[in-house]
Amino acid sequence: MGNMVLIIDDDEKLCKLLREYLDDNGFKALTLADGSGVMKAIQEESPEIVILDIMLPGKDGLEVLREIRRDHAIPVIMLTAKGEDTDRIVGLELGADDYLPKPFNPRELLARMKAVLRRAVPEDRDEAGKKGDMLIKAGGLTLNRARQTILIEDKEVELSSTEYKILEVLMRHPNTVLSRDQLMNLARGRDFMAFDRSIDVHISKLRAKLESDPGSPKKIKTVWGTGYMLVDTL
Amino acid sequence: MGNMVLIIDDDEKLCKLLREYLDDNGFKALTLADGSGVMKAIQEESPEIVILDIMLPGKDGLEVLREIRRDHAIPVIMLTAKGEDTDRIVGLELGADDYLPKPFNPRELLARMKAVLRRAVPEDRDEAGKKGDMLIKAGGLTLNRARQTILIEDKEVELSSTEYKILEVLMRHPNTVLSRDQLMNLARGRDFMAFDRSIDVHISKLRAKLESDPGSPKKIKTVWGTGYMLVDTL
DNA sequence: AATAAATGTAAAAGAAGGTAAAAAGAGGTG
DNA sequence: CACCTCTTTTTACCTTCTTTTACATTTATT
Repeated sequence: MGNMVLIIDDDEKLCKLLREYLDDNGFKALTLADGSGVMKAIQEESPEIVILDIMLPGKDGLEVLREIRRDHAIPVIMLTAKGEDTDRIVGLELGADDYLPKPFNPRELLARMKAVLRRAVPEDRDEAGKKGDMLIKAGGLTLNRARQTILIEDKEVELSSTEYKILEVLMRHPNTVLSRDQLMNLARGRDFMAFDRSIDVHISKLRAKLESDPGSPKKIKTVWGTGYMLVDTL
Repeated sequence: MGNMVLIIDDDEKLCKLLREYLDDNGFKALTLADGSGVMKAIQEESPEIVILDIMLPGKDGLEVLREIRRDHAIPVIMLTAKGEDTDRIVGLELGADDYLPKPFNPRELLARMKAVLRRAVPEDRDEAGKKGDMLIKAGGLTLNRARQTILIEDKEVELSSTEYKILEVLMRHPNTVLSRDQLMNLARGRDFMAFDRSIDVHISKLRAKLESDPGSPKKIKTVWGTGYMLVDTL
């Protein structure tokens, strides 16, 4: 009755290693060498989380992710080869919940799996089925999707649609630097242009609403030259 | 005395599978291979819910849905073939209560059936009401189709037909943002034009009728730049 | 330290939404 | 058909939200 993990990677040795390591740590691992049987496996085995290599023979990982996301809100961690521009990858297809550059220490993977699973309120199938979770928790904040508000120390603060969207993206990827480009794409569905400062302004307003001292923000950090990051210390 | 489900699908194997699965889960399933006998079956068997494949031999599923909707408010879940643009389908023919892309996990279907049934309450049959008719419940509201009214905390409020239609569409898809375009198409059957404000006006009137504080609406939310959403927190 | 690039944010400008009221339709009724 | 009533759409103005602008401040580089 260990939690089921679905691993998709064409590196046999890695798969074997991971299967053993995860087995020892209370997970039951199912491995696939390519993306062809993923949907079937998810349907039949209902894993709790998917570990997906970006580089795959045949259909590549992003394509597989896209397929998964059409039907499932299941947590997905992407494995990226060293050297690829991971930010870019995350930006392009941020349906993933986390990513991990290869090579990595299995312990690191396990830690991220646990982190992702902790955030993933069990997808209450009975309820909000296709729309995913109603509440997202991270960084001491609780987002209420239905009401477009945040709960911060039991106080409910109203957010505008864009503020909400940006914060949701940040909270879905805590401790991950997101570029303005990514934020603009994910929150507003349009391209970020040079000299576009609107993300900065929204961040400024968010800080005013949710930081106790907006002058030295503790929750939404600026990563100079790169973007913003929501800090989630556990 | 299990609840009766009417399944219309030409895939025999799928029908058999579903019949068995639903049987095991407290439903009694009746299956039809095409749309020809649907109206008769609804009248004679009074199922609680209909599962309807879009792709059918002869009359297609949308046509069948239209027929059903002429006489019944019975909950309907549509099955759509993989690859079709489900959003589009939902947008075009939103008389359905939910849709599910094939292939699907029977468990997922069951979950959605339960979710839809939770929103549907059997209509008071004291009056010569046709069987199979349901009231829709969501967001603390109960729609009465036969009387074109809404029950809000035991008070019955009258709605104009457009108000009713818009609210019905919103309530059939709670916690889903619907664009003005969709609302206009579904409620009035015509295209939404730029600078058209009539949906906004109807929403405003609905809020005046059903929100305790129309100034800060809790039930019908505006999603800026996108559309409106009925909030249903359970 | 000086310079250039990036970020913070107030305030102006622009775009979208709320709603009262006028105008335009759609049925009834005599 | 003229008249009245009820509904829907359009108009007009106001409010709210987003983006742009402008300038101050911070950070990195030389």
